[in-house]
Amino acid sequence: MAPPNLTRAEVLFHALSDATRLGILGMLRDGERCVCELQDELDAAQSRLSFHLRVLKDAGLVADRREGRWAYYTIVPGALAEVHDLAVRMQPRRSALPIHRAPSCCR
Amino acid sequence: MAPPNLTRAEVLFHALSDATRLGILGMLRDGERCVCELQDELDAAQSRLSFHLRVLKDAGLVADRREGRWAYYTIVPGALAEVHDLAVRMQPRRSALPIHRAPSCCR
DNA sequence: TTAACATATCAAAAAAACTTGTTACGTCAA
DNA sequence: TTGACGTAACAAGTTTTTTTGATATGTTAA
Repeated sequence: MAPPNLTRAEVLFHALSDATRLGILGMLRDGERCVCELQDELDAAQSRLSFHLRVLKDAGLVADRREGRWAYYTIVPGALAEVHDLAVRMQPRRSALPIHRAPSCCR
Repeated sequence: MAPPNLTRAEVLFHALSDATRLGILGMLRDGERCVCELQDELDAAQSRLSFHLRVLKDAGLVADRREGRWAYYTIVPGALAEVHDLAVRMQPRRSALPIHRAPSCCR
């Protein structure tokens, strides 16, 4: 199939662009949680949660750990650091013209 | 109308989750650009660009300035600072348990 | 064993986002 | 004035994401 070829930035920002996923990350700030806890607190169907956890995991924002029949999820701090860096690198360059450039722009 | 009720984080991250929009922001890092320049360089139909510029503008990530029949767009540095801050605030709390919590979690 | 359970996965339906082509609007040059 | 131009907005069609309701898999308690 044709190349989806998504950039890291696209993947990360997309993973962060959904309320359920932000809710999950919010809970994980306090440490590890198993899926059922997230389910209870976020009031989301199991299947839905599983889907969003996968998006987060595929983006590298969370990691999971299996213990018996439970799955525990945690935040991957490095991924958030990446997001942080992306935001910094998107800032205008120091050399950027502050305003107005002659409208020689078009033709 | 019914409440879209999106959080700031959702809006910002969604605006950043698309290749065309990241391309636009990439160009704007060097300073103001008019739509036609973006169009040429990003090789996107005018209508498409207009759509993405609106998403960025609605998210507060860019601002526009009208001059005659041209529209110039610039990055709003403050919005990227917000993104930056969001990433920082999503990091696990210092008090977060590093690993393992008894599976008292479910019933 | 067997049955209940936690979670993942899949398929179908629903919703949202994006693209494309078209039209509308303001501006400017002739 | 008028006509070409730059841009925004809209509508229809397409693609992508998300939700929902199964079903599948591995695990543990009985």
